Formats: sequence, structure tokens, C-alpha cells
Amino acid sequence: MKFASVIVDVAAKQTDRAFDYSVPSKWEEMIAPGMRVIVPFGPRKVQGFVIDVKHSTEVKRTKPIEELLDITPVLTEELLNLGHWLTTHTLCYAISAFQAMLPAAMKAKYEKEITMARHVETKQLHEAVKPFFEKESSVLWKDVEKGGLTSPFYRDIQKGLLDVTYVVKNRGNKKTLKGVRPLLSPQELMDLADSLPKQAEKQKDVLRYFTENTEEIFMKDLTDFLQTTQAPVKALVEKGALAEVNMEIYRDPYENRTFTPSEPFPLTDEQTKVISPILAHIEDELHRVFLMYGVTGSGKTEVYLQSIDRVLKKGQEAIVLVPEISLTPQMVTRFKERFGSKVAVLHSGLSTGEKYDEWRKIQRQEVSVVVGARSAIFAPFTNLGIIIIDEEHETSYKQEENPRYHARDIAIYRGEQHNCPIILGSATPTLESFARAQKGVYELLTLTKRMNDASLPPVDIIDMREELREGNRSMFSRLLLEKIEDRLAKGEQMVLFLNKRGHSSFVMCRDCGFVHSCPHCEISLTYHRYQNVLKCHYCGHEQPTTTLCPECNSDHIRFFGTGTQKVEEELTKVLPQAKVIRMDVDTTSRKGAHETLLTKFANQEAQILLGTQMIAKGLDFPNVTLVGVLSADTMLHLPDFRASEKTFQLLTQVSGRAGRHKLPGEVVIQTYTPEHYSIELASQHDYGAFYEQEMQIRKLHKYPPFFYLTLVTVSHENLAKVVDVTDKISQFMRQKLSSQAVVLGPVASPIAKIKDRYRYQCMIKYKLEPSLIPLLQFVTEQYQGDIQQQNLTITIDLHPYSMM
DNA sequence: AGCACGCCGACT
DNA sequence: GTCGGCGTGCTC
Repeated sequence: MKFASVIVDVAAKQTDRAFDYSVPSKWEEMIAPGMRVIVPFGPRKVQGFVIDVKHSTEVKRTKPIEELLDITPVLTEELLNLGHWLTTHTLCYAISAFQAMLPAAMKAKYEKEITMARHVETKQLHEAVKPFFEKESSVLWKDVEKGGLTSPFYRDIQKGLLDVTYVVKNRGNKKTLKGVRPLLSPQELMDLADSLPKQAEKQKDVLRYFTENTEEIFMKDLTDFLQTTQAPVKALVEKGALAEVNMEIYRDPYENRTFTPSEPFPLTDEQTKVISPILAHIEDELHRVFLMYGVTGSGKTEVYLQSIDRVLKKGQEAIVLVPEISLTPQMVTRFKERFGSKVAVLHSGLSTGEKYDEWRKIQRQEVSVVVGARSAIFAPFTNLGIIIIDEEHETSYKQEENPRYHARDIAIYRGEQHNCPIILGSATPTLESFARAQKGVYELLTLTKRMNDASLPPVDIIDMREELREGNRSMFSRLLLEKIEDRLAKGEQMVLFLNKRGHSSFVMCRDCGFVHSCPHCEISLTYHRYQNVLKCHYCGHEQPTTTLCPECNSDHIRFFGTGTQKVEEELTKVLPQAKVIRMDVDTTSRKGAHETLLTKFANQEAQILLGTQMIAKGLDFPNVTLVGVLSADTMLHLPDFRASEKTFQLLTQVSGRAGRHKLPGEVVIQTYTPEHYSIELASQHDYGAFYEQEMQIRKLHKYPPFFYLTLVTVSHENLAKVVDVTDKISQFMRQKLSSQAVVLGPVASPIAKIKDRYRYQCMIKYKLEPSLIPLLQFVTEQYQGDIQQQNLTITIDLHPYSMM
């Protein structure tokens, strides 16, 4: 008798442990850790992950496993261990860790189904229930709820007329197509062909095909190839010579695209110098973290490609992470062109089914390179030779929900397991990584020259206060407008960048200062012109706009801040001849819209590309000679110690979009704080100076990389309760941690209320606190009662990226 | 997280 | 006396 330890799909503290089940004898030989199962859990059935198979158990009465879902484990031994590591390092439930490592299609859906009990006739049922069972033999509970008929159903369930069954729906629907495979040896097939009568011409053709090809083939391909129908094949199946099989097919998101194979480019001296230690570590299978610091356009990608090439030649595999936002067709194309069908792509633009298919290619070892966003770091490779994280500084590598992991940490963990190098690439590395490189924890590799000997574009900083003083009240400075007109005349292209979405950021009464804010969240509402409504970005609350101030009845209601829509309007007003493509969350929400707009721009259907964050990364258009940043300081005043760093990174990235090719480029940055060092140093392309200056500030305020951070956020609908709990937690931590640690709090969260729940925080800054995690675990256990009964939530973010 | 069980008040 | 409200505790 075998027993399986199972982590069940119930994300709660009380169920965050393994439960033992007996393994029915039919699965004893097959079952292995890492497989998914369906098990009875209380009155219902849930999905679970087998983490251990053993010959005995302490549990007195085990229930048997209901169903074994996998033939091969979906989690390798390495990933199971990584799951456990995640639970302790991010304080999440084991089930959340496992689910984060798999495509969404593998997560079960649960449904309650109502069927008629045996020997019950419809006429016995309640009048309201009857019609449901006249045509169908079962009804989904959610449909009953929708119809508002829960009570008559309840009554019949109580009477025993109806049964409730719990069904687990597996979403991982493999798409299959009919195929054929031979059951006999080529010689036997040949003998069979000879024994067939003369008129069985087509059957002989089929047999002849299989004497030469022993592999299975799609039915359609076979009949097409032999110019026949399924009939002769069927006849041979009857005779026992062939068998019909279901062959898995993949939805290929890139199927109607052709990729011209590319050859490795000759490397520059700098690139050669940079790649040699990487290649040496690949060769010797040594783990090492390389920080590749290279200015935009310095050819980092070619170094990645050639490193991967070496890995593949050794028969190993590679993971490449790119930020979601820059997982552009351009980037994917470069990998597909070099490595062809060996590449799988994983990003949020794919449907659940498509993601599942890409994942299956990895699991079945049909590909050896994965290019993907954050979660691709969990690709189930077993022989990793390199992990690359491009644009290492991007905040999207940190998951902002449980498990709150950073892909960089997972990469390093896996790199240690597989003895392989890690490359972190960036033109503006995070201070954390650069500091580690300075200390020798990581190895620094530097690329200082741009390809094609292009120089970094000159940057003009425009003081918008000055513009205002001189009577220019528009959102375009005179210099920027002049340059835009110049490019329009020359037929060149430009990119205008703004980091806001919507029309205006907030609506204010100029007489009394009243600002429309969300009734459920402590945040001002955003005006959306298209629908003429005010929207809350946090809870989705919508309300109509007003022409009069609700406070003082003044009609001096004005829209403040600038959104892409408004810029577009003003642009067409000032320069009616300009063709503009606007890219923001609103215009790119439709699937494929992103790509369509970029293709249009690449085809020069418009001269101006106007957009938010998403156009800052990875785009490369040869005809772009001007980049304009409309308001550089919008993110500078956020309550975030990384605000300067983020501003510097963004401005540097945006500037890098200009003049990457033959035509020289120019950058114009508009700002209200031109003297700020992050703006000034970004305009000088001086990362080194920025690093030095920002490090001093971080040291002074005890922020990373000098101190680690942990953020505890408490939320509840009652303000007093939130303050009380946060205060107790803060005091407790202050008391238990070493004197070197700094505990700040309780303080209101930057967004003090979301969806009618108040939020307070306790921030812990520390250098070395081995007891921190156990203490935090203790705290959550202490409040377990309140969490369950009163809807209190305590969120713990170790190494947070967002302070919200 | 669900769900059953069990104990109380408001009704036929 | 019974229906159904919600607090309590368990799930191999």
C-alpha cells in the first residue's frame, strides 16, 4: 500500500500543509511527486499536488485519491524544492507557490452539480425545480443561483430527492487531431501489401508509405500526401495493421509568420571581451551572476544570442526574461530568427490555451529556449545552461501578489541548482545590482559604445516654469514644437512620451479647491473623455462628470494634469497636418492592437508616436530622430524612495530610442524641476554620477542597497482596528528585532483606503535579522482569529518594489 | 476557503 | 415545535 502526501488547492493557513491519501493500486506504479491529483477533501473534491510518495502514514483513516491527472510530473524535483523555498522566502502558501510555477490552464475550476437521486421521478420534485430536469439530467449550481431558486433546490436536497456532486474541471485541454501509426514492422507491412487483392491499390499505397516512415502522422497529412480518403486507412485499421491515435497539436501564435534565419553577427572588440567570461562559465558549468551594464544600443542582445548558441551546442537549455512591456514582436523575431523552432514564447498576450501549449513544448523538451515575461523563470527545463534577464531594472520582474517573488532571486536560485551563469543586462542597472557588482558579488561586464558608432543623442532640458512665465501655457514648449515642425517638414518620425493615462489626471474646482475623489478609495478620480466619466483606477468606481462644483456651486471646474488623449487633441489642434498614433492602455487593450499600431508606425503611416510607459522600451525605428518627454517629473513626486531611480531609468530608456541608426537623433525633456539630479544626469547620460549621488541618499535614509526592506500592510474596514493592529505589530517588531533594525510605523499607506478598507503599514529596514521571518510568521499566527473572523488582512512583502 | 454542525430566536 | 440565522471548527 502506498500513500501520497498532497498539498490541496485551498489557500488558507489551516490547510497549508500536506494531507495523506492512500493510492489505489492501479496507480501505485505510476504515481510520483510533482503530479496533480484530485482528492476528496471534506465534503468536496479539490485538486492537489503530490509532494511525496511513501509506504506508511501516521494518519489513521486515509481516503483514496480520486483521480491521477498527470502521466508525467508537471513539477520536477527541482521545482518542488523551489516551491518550498518560495513559501519560506516570500511567506506564501505552498499551493500558491506551486500554482505560480504552472500555466493558468493547469489550475482547476470547481463546479457544484445537482443531479436527481436514484429512483426519484420528476413529479416528486418541487414545482420550480421540475423544469430543470425535464431535458437535462444535471444542473450546475451556479445556474440555480442565477435563477434565484436556491431555496426550492435546498428543500429537495434535504429531502434526498437531489444529490450534490462536486466536479473538478481541468482546463488544460490539449487540442488533438486524428493521426495514424503502424502496428507492424515494415517487413510485415510489405508482406500484407503483397497479400492484398489487386483493386486495393490505395491500401497498398498506405502500406508502402509506412514501410518507409515508421512514425505516426496526422490523418489529414497522410490522405493529402497519398491523394486519397480515410477509407483505405480505416480498412487497414480493421485489419490490425495500423492504429488510429490522437495526436496533440499546438496552437502556434506565430504560425502565419515566416522568420528568415539569421547568422551570428561578428562581435565588436567590446562584445568579445564581455562574452568571453560568460562562455567560460558555460563551458565549465559554473554558477556566476554577471551584470552586463551596456548603454542603449550597445549590442547586448547579440551577446545574449551568442551565449545561448553556445549553451544549445552543449545540449543545454536557456531561459531569457524580458519585461512584459517590451516583449515586442521585434524582440521575439530576433530570437525566432536565430533559433527557429527551438524557441517557445511566453507572455500575457497569449490566450490561456496558447500559453499552455508553449509550456507543453518545454515540458516535452521540444524546445530549448524560452523567451518570456516574469513567470517564464519557472520553465520546467532540466538541464539549464544559462538564464538571462534583460532590462534587469524593470519593476515588472517583481510579482505584486502572492507569491511576492522577484524573478532575479529565482534566477539565482536556479542558477545555483544547475551550475550555470546568470546574465543581468541593463543600461540603467538597479542600485542593488550595481552595488553588488562593485562589491564583487556579481561580475561587472561593461559595454560603453553604441553599435554603428552612433553617439548618444544630445538632450535639451526645458524648464516649463520658464515657458509659463513667458506666456506659453500649452503643454508643448516652443523648442519642442519647433523641432516637431522641423521633423514633419523633413518627413522624419518622432516619439512623444508621457507617463499618464486617461485624459486628465484629476478634476478640481478652482474656487474652493474641491477635487473629485473616489468614495471607496482615498484617491482622486480620473477623467475619461471618451466616455465622459470619472473613473477610479483602483476599484473601478465610475461617476458622471459635473459642470458645477458639488461643494460651492462654482462653475470653475477644471481638468488638471495631462493625459495622452488630451495631448493628442492639442497636437491635432496646433499641427493639423500631423498624423499621430496614440498608444496607451486604452488603445492597446484589444489583443494584437499593440502590434498593429507599431507596424503602422514602422510603415510610416504616421509621423508621431504618442504614448505612455509602453513605448519607452525596446522599440527601434530607424527613421525616429526626435524624442520628446512631455513631463519628466510626473513620477518624481511619488511616495517612493525609488522615484529618482525610476525617473533616471525612464529618461535614459526614452532617450535611447532616438538616433540608433544612420540619422542622428535629438531628445527634448520638459520638466518643472530641471535642477533635479536624476533629470540632469539622465540628460548627460551619466549613470556613474547618478549612481554615486543616489547611493549617498540611500545610505543617509537607510534604504536599499544599504538596508533590506520588509513592508507589512494591515487592512480592515474599521480604521481604529487597523491602527491598533499595525501599532501592536510595529511595537512587537521593534522589541524583538536587533537594535540595528529600524521599524517605522504605524503609518497610513500611500493609498490609505481602497475599496472601503483602511490600510496602515509598518516598514522594517534591516541588515541582518535571521529571526525576521519566524517573527513575521508568529505575527500572522497571532492574528489568525481576526483574519478568519473579521476579514482582517495582513500582507507581508519582503523586499517590496511598490510601497503602495 | 468551503462546508457541516450546532446552538439560539422568530415564526407556522 | 421547526425554519433559518450565524459562530465554530474541521478537512487526510
